[in-house]
Amino acid sequence: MARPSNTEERRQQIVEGLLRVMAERGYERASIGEIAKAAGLSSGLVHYHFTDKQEILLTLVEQLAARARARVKVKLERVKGGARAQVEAFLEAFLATGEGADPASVAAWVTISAEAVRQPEVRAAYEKVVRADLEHLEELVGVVIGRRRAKAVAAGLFAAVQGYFVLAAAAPDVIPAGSAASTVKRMAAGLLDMAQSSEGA
Amino acid sequence: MARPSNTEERRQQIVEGLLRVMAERGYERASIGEIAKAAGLSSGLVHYHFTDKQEILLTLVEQLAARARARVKVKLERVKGGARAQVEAFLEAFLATGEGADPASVAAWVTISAEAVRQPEVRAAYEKVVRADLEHLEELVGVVIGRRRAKAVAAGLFAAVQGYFVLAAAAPDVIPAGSAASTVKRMAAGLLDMAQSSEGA
Amino acid sequence: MARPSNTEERRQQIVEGLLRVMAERGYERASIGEIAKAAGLSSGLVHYHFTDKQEILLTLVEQLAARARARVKVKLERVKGGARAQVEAFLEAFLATGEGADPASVAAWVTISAEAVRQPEVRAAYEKVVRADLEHLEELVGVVIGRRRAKAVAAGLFAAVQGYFVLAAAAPDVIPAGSAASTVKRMAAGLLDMAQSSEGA
Amino acid sequence: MARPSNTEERRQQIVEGLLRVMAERGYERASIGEIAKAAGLSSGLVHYHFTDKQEILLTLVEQLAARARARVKVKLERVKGGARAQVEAFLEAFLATGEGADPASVAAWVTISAEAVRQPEVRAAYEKVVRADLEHLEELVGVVIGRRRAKAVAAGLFAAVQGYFVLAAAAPDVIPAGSAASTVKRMAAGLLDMAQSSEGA
DNA sequence: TATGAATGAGGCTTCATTCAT
DNA sequence: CATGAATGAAGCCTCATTCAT
Repeated sequence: MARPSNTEERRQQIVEGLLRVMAERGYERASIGEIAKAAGLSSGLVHYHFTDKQEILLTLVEQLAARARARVKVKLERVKGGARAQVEAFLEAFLATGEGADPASVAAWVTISAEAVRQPEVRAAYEKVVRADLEHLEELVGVVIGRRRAKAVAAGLFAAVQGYFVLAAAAPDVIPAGSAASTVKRMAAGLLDMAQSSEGA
Repeated sequence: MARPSNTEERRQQIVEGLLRVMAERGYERASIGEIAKAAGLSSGLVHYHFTDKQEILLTLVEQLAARARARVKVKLERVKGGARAQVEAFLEAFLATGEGADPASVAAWVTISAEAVRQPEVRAAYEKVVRADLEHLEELVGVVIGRRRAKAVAAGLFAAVQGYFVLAAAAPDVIPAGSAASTVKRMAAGLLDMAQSSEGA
Repeated sequence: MARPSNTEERRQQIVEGLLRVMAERGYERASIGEIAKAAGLSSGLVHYHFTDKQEILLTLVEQLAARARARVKVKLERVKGGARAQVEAFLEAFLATGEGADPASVAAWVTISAEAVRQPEVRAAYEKVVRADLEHLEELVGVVIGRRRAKAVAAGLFAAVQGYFVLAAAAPDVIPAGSAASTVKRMAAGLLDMAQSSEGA
Repeated sequence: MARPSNTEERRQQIVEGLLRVMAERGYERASIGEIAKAAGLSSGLVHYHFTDKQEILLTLVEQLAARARARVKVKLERVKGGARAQVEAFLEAFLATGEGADPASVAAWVTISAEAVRQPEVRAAYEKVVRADLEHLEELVGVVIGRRRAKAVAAGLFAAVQGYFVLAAAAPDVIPAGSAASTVKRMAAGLLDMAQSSEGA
């Protein structure tokens, strides 16, 4: 009898709307009205499906993280080769094809990082995602060079990835096109070699 | 006959006010009122010394860049050692002492990156600073491994630095404390070694 | 399901509000707050229905012009008599009944003229209205004295009308009450006679 | 010993500044700062020589009136011919050379009319000027057609002049260039003829 | 579920005016 | 007389949020 719920579909539309608007206006200037328009909905409906703007942002954080995890999963499944190849696959999942996912998502992610600096809830969500990704990378690195040294190496590689995101979004003209993935992989190779050769120390 | 101009002093106060407020509120939420309060001035006076809010931000970008350049200069002057040591000194200038300069400046810089994503004027200023820093690093790297390979290597190291800034500001608990400078220096060593050993190729 | 749109009604209220406030404060000093109050609405709602203050003014220009056109139409329909009587009817439509429409509208129109001096959009709207009215009058005058001479005569009569508006609004005590319509009609008679008697020239 | 007062000179500069700024920004938007800049002075000095903005405006009204009176005087002194020629000379003094004085003054005068609609002090000054001019014209007209009929005729001709001012400032493209003076003189001729021919009535 | 009108707070900016020098 | 820094009050506009329908 009752109309079938389309809540999930609507929420999805709205989150996509935020992604699109945020990519070109930032979070603060992404008004509910704009988000609604981008989603093809009325502004009132946005508040029907989300309590407030921040909740949309938090949902977006989750979705971007989920998409990244999915890309990583696919890449890892396809890997032929040992532990080092897996580390490379992980990094590629973030940086391959241009400089990672689509430009809008990268821009949104950079914006989210900046919001995480001050909004506690955003920070918590951001931190959770970063922690998970980092632990995953750490695990892969750990197989090559051992747990002890993995933490710093993983953090360094992850930082490089995040840094490329920022530069790709904010100053795309100053970084050599298409060099991100290969350079980070080279960084990984160097760090892993170094750690292995000093293994006995 | 006239009151001596204190414009520069006032502008400085205001820029500092923005830095402080922005570090804990972000740019959009750093209202002129808050900035004025942080600077100990009236809000009207802010607009007497700056055309608009963005002009304060652009001035801050310049100042942060100038401070960074100064730190680099000092570090480079103190370097004993060859070209590799200079690359390390450059990286240290950005990352040493905690995770580079003071936390407020790092947070502000991350915020600026995010603003650069959409505000053309901010992007121009940001890009100019990044380009200059990057070219400097490239030059130092070039001495070790030659111009041709220097571009990608410098970009990678610079990205790592920027990434550490983001993580330090937005998710400080997930990166191993104090590992940034040493890890990036290790990255540099690896990349430089690799480039040198393949020199004949 | 949705609330029925009352936008047009609201816009009308707001335009009336501007008319009333502008008549006693002028345009610049007619704040959105005052306009809203005069319209019995909240100030936020004013900006919900109009992009900005100027759009309200432009809408008012249209409305005042439409009302004038309507008065002219009625007068012309009632005219018994030839072409000269039509010219007189046109002039009466603007000046009869006191010094034209209601005092508030006259005051508003004078204010609009002054705004037209500097605001390009207002000038465009004002010019369009004046041009249309003037062409209409020119046509009527043309029937009596021919196209060639009609332009200057129509402009002169129209200027007289506008001048009476200004004096009625800004210095009502210095012009003889109720003389406007009859004097302008006399001017018309004189100009038309003169043009006709020199016809062969 | 004391520095010779340059108050009058300064006041003059300031009034000219207002004239210039008002011509292109209107009265409300003619800020003290802009006026000062146009006058080549500091904004503080403006308030040293005038209590407030309105006082500058009132002074400007006086000056514009004085200049008009001077032009009228010159024209009348040069007149060869009778009373009718004097009426024409008066009208020419206002409208000759383009559409009266310089465009900036005309624009300023139109602005002043609009301000006179609501600011009592401005209205008083405006009215005083208009009354004086009108009485002068009335006197000249009276010589031709007698006191009784002069009032309305003078008012009509004066209204035409004011109307041409408005149109010249706000919609210059819609009135035939250079036709103002001759048309108004024709209006005068017509009105005077009519009044004389009905003299016995 | 859905719409879009409505509210009211808050932000940026302008500006007349004052005042220390 | 003169400067220009300083203040504080408005004003326009944006926007998250609420709510009647």
